[in-house]
Amino acid sequence: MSKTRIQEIADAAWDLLSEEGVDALTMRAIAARLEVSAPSLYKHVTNRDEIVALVQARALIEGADALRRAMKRHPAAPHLPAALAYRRWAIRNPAQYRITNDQPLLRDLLPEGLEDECAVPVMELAGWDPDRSRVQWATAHGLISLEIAGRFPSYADVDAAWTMAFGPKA
Amino acid sequence: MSKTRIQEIADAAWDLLSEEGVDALTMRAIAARLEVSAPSLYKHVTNRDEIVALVQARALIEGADALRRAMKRHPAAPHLPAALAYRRWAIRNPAQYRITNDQPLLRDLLPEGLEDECAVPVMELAGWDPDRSRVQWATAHGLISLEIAGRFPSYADVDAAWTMAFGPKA
DNA sequence: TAAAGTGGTTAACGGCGTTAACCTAGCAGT
DNA sequence: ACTGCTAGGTTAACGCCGTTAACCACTTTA
Repeated sequence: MSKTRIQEIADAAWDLLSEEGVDALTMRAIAARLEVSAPSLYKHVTNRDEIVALVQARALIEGADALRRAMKRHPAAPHLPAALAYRRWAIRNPAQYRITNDQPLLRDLLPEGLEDECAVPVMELAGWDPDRSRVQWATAHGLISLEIAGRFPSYADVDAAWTMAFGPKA
Repeated sequence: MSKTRIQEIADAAWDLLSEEGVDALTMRAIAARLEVSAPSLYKHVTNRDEIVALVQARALIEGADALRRAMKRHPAAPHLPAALAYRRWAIRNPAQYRITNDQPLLRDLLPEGLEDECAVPVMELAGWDPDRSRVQWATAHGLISLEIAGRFPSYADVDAAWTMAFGPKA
């Protein structure tokens, strides 16, 4: 079974974000990547937001997967490895991270239940304490967001900050 | 001494962000607010980024001021009041917060030393421990960013999360 | 075999940041 | 008092953006 056209669009958008960043995600650029004219994208998608939502969905899934894999690999003390795995995924996909987490999610266009599903590993890590899970999520998101935005000075020991936030004695 | 034109531009941009959000900050809209045509802005400013930088500078200053005032008001236990004051400022100025903190700072266009200056209160709160200050900053930023982006469910007790993160026993 | 649907095309619209070219009022210097 | 510069406006236009309209060819279906 070959890739559906909408999947090709989603992949082109994803690759464009990887290679050229947030501002390069234009309808015309996506279309060019598929060697097609921009208006023809609208035969498969109602508007640009729908493409952004496809990216957001994939980013949510990949982030949650990174968390789950790290938790499985380090069942005894999962906090720091999971946090660092999440960070690593985000730093490797900064444009996707920003498009997913630095602006409102396009909830209406996301698969039903996906958002909750992806929150599960975070809640599990926080011992199912909702306040704790929100604080830990926010800390990780804040560290990533500031790192991606270049807000830490070059001499900053960002690893040390992560260890302080999620390490054994935290 | 009356307001310089560049100050009027900065104020118009600020008000536009307050009233209509991030996407409304266009050269044409700023110009319209001053009852002037868009190209004439370029007599005072080299490009749009320079206006964004003026907004970022003011946002950095106002955020740091909010912190400092709260610290002065609660010298004994400043952490939670300072954090909540910062949150309150951000939630009241979400567009300015996002333009300043969810994308790279336009450092070249910012007043020399401003960024460091505005980091001082955070470092002071963290007892001048750089790692600790980064974690606390990130936690506050993460909570605010997620709240502004609407990522917490409506039933979430965000105050409780702030108390857990910055409260007495934290 | 005709009709309908699928997935392309080009042209165009209005909005964006920005540039070029032009104009006018006020001020400075001789 | 005239000249010329400058400060700060103007309109027209360019190339990019998302998006729509109109059209067309091929394939599937009735």
